[in-house]
Amino acid sequence: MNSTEAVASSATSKSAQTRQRILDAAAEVLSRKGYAGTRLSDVAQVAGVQAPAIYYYFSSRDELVEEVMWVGANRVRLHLAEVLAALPEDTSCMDRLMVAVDAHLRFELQLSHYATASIRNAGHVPEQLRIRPAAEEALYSRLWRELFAEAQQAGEVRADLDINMFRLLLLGAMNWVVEWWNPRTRSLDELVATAQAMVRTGAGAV
Amino acid sequence: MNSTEAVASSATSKSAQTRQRILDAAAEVLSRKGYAGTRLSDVAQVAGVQAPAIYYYFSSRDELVEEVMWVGANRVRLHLAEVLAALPEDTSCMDRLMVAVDAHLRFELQLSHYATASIRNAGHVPEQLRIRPAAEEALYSRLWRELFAEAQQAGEVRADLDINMFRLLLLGAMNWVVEWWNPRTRSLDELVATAQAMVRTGAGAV
DNA sequence: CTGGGATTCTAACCCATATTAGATTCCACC
DNA sequence: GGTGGAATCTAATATGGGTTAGAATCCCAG
Repeated sequence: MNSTEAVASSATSKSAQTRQRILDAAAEVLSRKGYAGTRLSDVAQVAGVQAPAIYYYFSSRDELVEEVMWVGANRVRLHLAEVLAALPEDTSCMDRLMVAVDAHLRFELQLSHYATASIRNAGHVPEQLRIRPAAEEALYSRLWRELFAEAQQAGEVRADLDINMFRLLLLGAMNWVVEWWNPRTRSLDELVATAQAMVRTGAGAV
Repeated sequence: MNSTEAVASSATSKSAQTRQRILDAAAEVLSRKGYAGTRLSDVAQVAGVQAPAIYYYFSSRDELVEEVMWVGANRVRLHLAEVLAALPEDTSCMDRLMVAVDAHLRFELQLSHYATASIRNAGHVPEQLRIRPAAEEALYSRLWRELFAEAQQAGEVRADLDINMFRLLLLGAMNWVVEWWNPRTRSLDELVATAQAMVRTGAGAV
């Protein structure tokens, strides 16, 4: 095995898998219990290791938390970018917004504890842990700003609407869902449809 | 001074004032730093006492936090109820909703650190601290449910809209504002107007 | 004044949890 | 099958911050 192969295979080596298990466990616990309620012992238990083993992969609890937050913000952004890129060229601006709402909600509620952890704890972790995740969130915001700006320029969003504030309110509505969502009692399709209605007939030109 | 007077004046006695200062300080720090970031020493400093003095009025940090959360939820509810009760009898359902949006946002952003503390930390404090505040929040939710239900019955909200989900999304949008609001760079009037637009032309019948 | 409860302080304590030390096990390769 | 580094464990340590003890101070009633 040469060094190139070593690097390539390292992604699935036992070591890398353990690191991944720990990171996944941290994301799950953080999304469920929040920053204040997350013990390293909880994370270790979910990951199936003893707490000190975490220090073989992360230099501190905060570094672990920071990485979860960054991965969460990063994945949400990449997911949305991917979904938007896959749309036909002639998709209308409003339809793009609808797809974005759909993608954001389904990703945060179904696909990623990282996203949930990132959203719930963004405002609750120490300042220094927010720097790298905040950069990702800024890029994510830019995607949404562009969607709204283009929709407004195309006349598909009312010209007199403050799209910056509307965007912040909409993302807030969708982010807050993690605080009350219960997959057993609510339909995700219904949620997506309602959120889309909030935008379409809320921001759409008559 | 008889005992009745003693009780009456106790509300403004030095002792009661100190207790109030501590509670106010806790609300302020909690709203700014969140549950995880709130040290008793921070609260004490803001209140102008030493940390152990807090224990003369509250039996533990968690009891102090719980009281802040309850007061926050309680005040928001009473404020909205009051504002709604003051409206003319013939106010339309949609106008009542607009007033409610206005009241919620202005109260949480201008009038009450308690409200902000309550909103930001509801999902981040230990389970046992949520019981009493949750009861208040349930009553608050009921106010909003009634507003939406009446508006839908009156035909001022589209019949096919899932008003429960819409309400949760709307309250989420407004609650999340505390995560990004900066009074120096944004206009509160503009915010209120945008949130109202989100409801009116979003949920309103055409 | 002054005595005594109310209030607040200083100094200590404790305890949960993050972190480190050092021993041990695992495992790929010779 | 031995050997050396990687990975993980057990046991101990460190420390921030909530909490308690007991002394000091305040302040009003008599």
